[in-house]
Amino acid sequence: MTLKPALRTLAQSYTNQTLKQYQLSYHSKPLCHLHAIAVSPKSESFVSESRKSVIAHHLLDKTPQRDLLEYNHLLFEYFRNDRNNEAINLFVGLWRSGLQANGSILSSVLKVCGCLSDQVAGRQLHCQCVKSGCAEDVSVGTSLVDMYMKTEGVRDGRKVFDEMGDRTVVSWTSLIAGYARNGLNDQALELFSEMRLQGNKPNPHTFVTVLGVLAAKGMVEKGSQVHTMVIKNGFESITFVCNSLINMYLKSGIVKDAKAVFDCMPNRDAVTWNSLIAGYVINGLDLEAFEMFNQMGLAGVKFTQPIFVTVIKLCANYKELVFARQLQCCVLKSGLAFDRNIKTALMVAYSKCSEMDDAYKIFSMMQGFQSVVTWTAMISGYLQNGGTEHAVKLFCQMSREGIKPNDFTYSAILMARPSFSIGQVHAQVIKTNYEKSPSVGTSLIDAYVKMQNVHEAEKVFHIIDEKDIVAWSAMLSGYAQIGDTEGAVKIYLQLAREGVIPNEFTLSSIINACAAPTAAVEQGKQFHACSIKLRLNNTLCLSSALVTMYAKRGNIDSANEVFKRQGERDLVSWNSMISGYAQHGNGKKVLEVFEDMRRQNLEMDGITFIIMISACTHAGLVDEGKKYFNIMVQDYHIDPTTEHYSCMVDLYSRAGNLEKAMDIINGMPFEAGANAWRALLGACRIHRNIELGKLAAEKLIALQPQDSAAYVLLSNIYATAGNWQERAKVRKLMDERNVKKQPGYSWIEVKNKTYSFLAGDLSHPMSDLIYSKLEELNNRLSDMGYQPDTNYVLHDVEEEHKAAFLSQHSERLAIAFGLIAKPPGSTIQILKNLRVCGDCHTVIKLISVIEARDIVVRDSNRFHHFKDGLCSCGDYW
DNA sequence: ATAGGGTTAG
Repeated sequence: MTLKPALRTLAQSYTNQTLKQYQLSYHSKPLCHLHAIAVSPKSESFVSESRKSVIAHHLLDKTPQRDLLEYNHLLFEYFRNDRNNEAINLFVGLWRSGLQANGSILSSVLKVCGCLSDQVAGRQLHCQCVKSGCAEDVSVGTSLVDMYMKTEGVRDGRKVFDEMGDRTVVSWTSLIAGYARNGLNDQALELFSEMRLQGNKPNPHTFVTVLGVLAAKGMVEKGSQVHTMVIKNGFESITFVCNSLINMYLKSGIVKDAKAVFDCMPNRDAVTWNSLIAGYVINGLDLEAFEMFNQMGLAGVKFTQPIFVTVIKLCANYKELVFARQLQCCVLKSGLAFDRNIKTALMVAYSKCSEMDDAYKIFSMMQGFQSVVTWTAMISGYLQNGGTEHAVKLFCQMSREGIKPNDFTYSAILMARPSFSIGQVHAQVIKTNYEKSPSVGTSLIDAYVKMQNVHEAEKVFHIIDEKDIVAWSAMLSGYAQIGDTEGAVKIYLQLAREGVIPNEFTLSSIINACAAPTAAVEQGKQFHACSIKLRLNNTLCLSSALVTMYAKRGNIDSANEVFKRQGERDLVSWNSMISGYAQHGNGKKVLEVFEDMRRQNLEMDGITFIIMISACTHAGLVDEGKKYFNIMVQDYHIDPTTEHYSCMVDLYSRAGNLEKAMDIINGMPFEAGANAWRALLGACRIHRNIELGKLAAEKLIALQPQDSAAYVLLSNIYATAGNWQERAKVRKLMDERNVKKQPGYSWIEVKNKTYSFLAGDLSHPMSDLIYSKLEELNNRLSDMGYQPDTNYVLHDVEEEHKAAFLSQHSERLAIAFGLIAKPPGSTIQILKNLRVCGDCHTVIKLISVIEARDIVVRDSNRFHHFKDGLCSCGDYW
């Protein structure tokens, strides 16, 4: 029964008064129309739902005796329009009236029970069917199968099916569909074969069901076979069959075939377009999806709810604010303005575009109809836009209104640190039984890692029930962040053993872990190989991670190889490459890459300029550094942050222009942070400015009382000036505050084994040889006229001893060992956790001449390539 | 319809 526009007028003008008139002539046409209104789908909202139910009740209660046919008709209409509860009520009415339900009625009610997942009612009906003898009826049998399959009664459904004397295609299809909806895809496919073996011809619905199974399993080959069958059976022009074909091809990644089906269709409906658009999105063809949406509009097809949801989500991903607003207008015109899913999607889109007022407007208009989903959407919207306070307020308000947070809410709210303590949220998570949820667990892992508490993160990780790839990746990234290569590799091996397939995020984390100074170079290469095998090496995030890994592990050429091979690059790729060259002190290449970016009009960000300015700092190019700061502000309209000002302080400080550095500190629009003072302090030590050094140290110590660097630098300043009294005071302060100086370590890798050295270390089995090698070197150094620069010794001892202290710095021990253990002529690679001291820097330059060796030292800041008595850092570091 | 993991700097 379709509703004609004229009927709308009737419905709108309908009053109880008019109903009374119609009641008099029950069999007259208008009353049939009222039936139609009462059972009409909810989307046809020109009559309100409450009014429809008034009409329905009226019809039920006040109309004279009805016969089975009428009941049957009304029941079917209710069922068809998803009005299951009304259908049940009607059936109860029938039962009360003493009429004996026939097969068709029982069949309809069984279908309703299936939809309501009410097996208990279904079983009672089953008994009634048996008693009344209807169970023999094919349509009743089929409905019984359907009911059991929809109410978790797979076995019972199968039993009914097996015992059916007569079966139709519909019976077969119901069973196949039942298996499919219970995730038993293999059984569904088996049954499909069996059905055909027994000579049953599938109908269009059978094909739809089977294609759905094949789509879920991504079985394209079988899928195209079924496509052939569809054609043989002459169903290739049926719209809903084609829709399933399109869906199957797109879910299996065969975009071309899906488009071919689409192009050949004589009639397309909204589902067709939706399948294509949503399928394009699944396959990452976002722009094509936008284009098809456009064409759908041109084709004059009415947009439906799922289409809007899909396209609005696309807008969210692309921050397409203008388009999102246009879509909101379309939604209004389409009469879908009350749809909660669309509204939520719009809220998210506005949040992603940082239009929080618009998002909140939609949210507040939903008052009374909000659910945990809409609350969570709003809360995470604020969190992603830095509105932590709003988010926290909403979270509390939500609890006050009696809406319980779910796993989505908890994983979102864990970003609201430190407004919520992790401990509190963690406790709530445990109480509400969400601790096993992968998404909540992953957020907890991340939160603990960011607090440097990897131990707690590990505990959370072990509790997660079914660890998905995101959870594994989060744990890996935790180890990467603390530089624990071994821990990361262990986790990677574990996930590989469990058959989990890594994605680009997983691999970029493990590669990042291999960029740690202590990792063996070979390890990173192995994971590079893994990523090639998985064909992920060209993904954006992974190739950036590779560039960084190779650069940090000393292999700038491999880093450049990866960079050159990239088919697609983003800002991060370029930044990674520039920063690699900057760390290696290759100023020429830094400029080259930067100019490349500029010529191509590529986007640059604050990080690009931090790299550029600090590259200038290390090359002693003060004017150039200043130039880049100006380019950033004037040409690229990037607001300088505290970090940029700190870089400028560093630029002037290292060049010895301490006054200018102080000018920057005094002139910047923020309070100077720890980095600025630390830069100034370091320069004060080199340029021996005690007064300014004292000031910088005091500021730095006030900002970071537990950071040993400030104390050590200050004590170095006093030591350089020979002021041992003041120096002792600093040491005492460190003891009082329990601040520990970070010991200096150096590492060298020989034959895939890493050896570590402390200053004055005697633990190496070859110590004797190492120290005699050092002595030999020292003799040759004095022959060359080298004088130790004892300013770098921190103890109050005789000059002679000071020299001894210097010659036993950890990097020298490592180099001596390298000279002994590595074949002549090979490059010696050293890692150091602290900065190289000035004296060692001089000595290593000389050693590179004496021993005719290339020596590469990676200290806490950068690379030093020593060759022929020179260093790549140009003595700025 | 809502959520969690990754790559760049000092």
